Amino acid sequence: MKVSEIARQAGVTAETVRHYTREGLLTPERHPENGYQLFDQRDLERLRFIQRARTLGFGVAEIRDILEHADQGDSPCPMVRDLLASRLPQIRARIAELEALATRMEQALDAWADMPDGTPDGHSLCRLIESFPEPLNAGVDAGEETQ
Amino acid sequence: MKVSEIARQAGVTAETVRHYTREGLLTPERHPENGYQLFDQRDLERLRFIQRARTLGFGVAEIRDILEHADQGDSPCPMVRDLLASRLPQIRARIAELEALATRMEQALDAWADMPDGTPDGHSLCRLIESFPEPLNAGVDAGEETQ
DNA sequence: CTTGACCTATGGGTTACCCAATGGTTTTAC
DNA sequence: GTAAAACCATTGGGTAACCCATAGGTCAAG
Repeated sequence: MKVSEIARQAGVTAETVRHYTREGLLTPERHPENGYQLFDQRDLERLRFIQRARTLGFGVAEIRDILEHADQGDSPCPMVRDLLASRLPQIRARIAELEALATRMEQALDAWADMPDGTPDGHSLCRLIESFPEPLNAGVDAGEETQ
Repeated sequence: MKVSEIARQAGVTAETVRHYTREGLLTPERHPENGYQLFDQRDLERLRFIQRARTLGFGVAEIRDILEHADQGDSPCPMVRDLLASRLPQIRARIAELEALATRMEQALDAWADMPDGTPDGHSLCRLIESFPEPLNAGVDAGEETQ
């Protein structure tokens, strides 16, 4: 099987397959004459495994580690459990960040609904944006020190 | 004001200030003898403006456009409204993606709670991951074509 | 034997910075 | 007065997971 064939069967692009190969997740044979990458059924299973792992949020480097463990006969499962368990709260935190951002955006659009646009002058660039509070961690004035 | 002074007053790193300067968001004077960047009060206001815009989800390139409009005396406000309004659904979509990911992760951890780890063999790399469904768009077998 | 489809490798782009290295400058302290 | 500390500049590389363009070799069909 050549690169675009395995890619088609797994539903990814040939570039993605090449990428995984470059990163060491797949190790296809090489046709001795033309240098083409030759994949077999095992590579296809491996690629489908990679996809499952990607949908669970694993990164490519992590999947490489998982595969290397498995290739050495070690069970990667404990690592898999740990990675997932430690990643989950990070995802939740990222969601919370984005929720907060979306809320700020909505509040902004809401507050701007009946504000005029206004032309920039020496002090104002865009009143819409300036009407919003500064980030909390900003504005440490001379002499003050937080902590 | 030199770079680390303005950075301190705005609560960002000097690197960030240099980054914005490289990207054209800030245009400090240069000390004619030593080449140091010299910022004034206007630059500080501008930097604080940038921070507000960043917390509203604007990208650096977008903020550069906004600032350029304002610098030419045009009101950037319509652009600002449009950008925010069009970005918001993207953020919501991203949140939905991450929610789905978090749900998959939780379901996985849940389902794995009473699964043994198992050792890799010729067919299985990690049953935990393999117990999960393949992505929907994958597995287009020879002969089939979606659409 | 010539298309057109496919393959290879390399290098650059994406986002918003962070960090290291190298070397010049200023400030501070002794 | 000078040496060390602190600060400045520029350059280049790293981050995540690919995508895309380029240039050039290969293969199957007509």
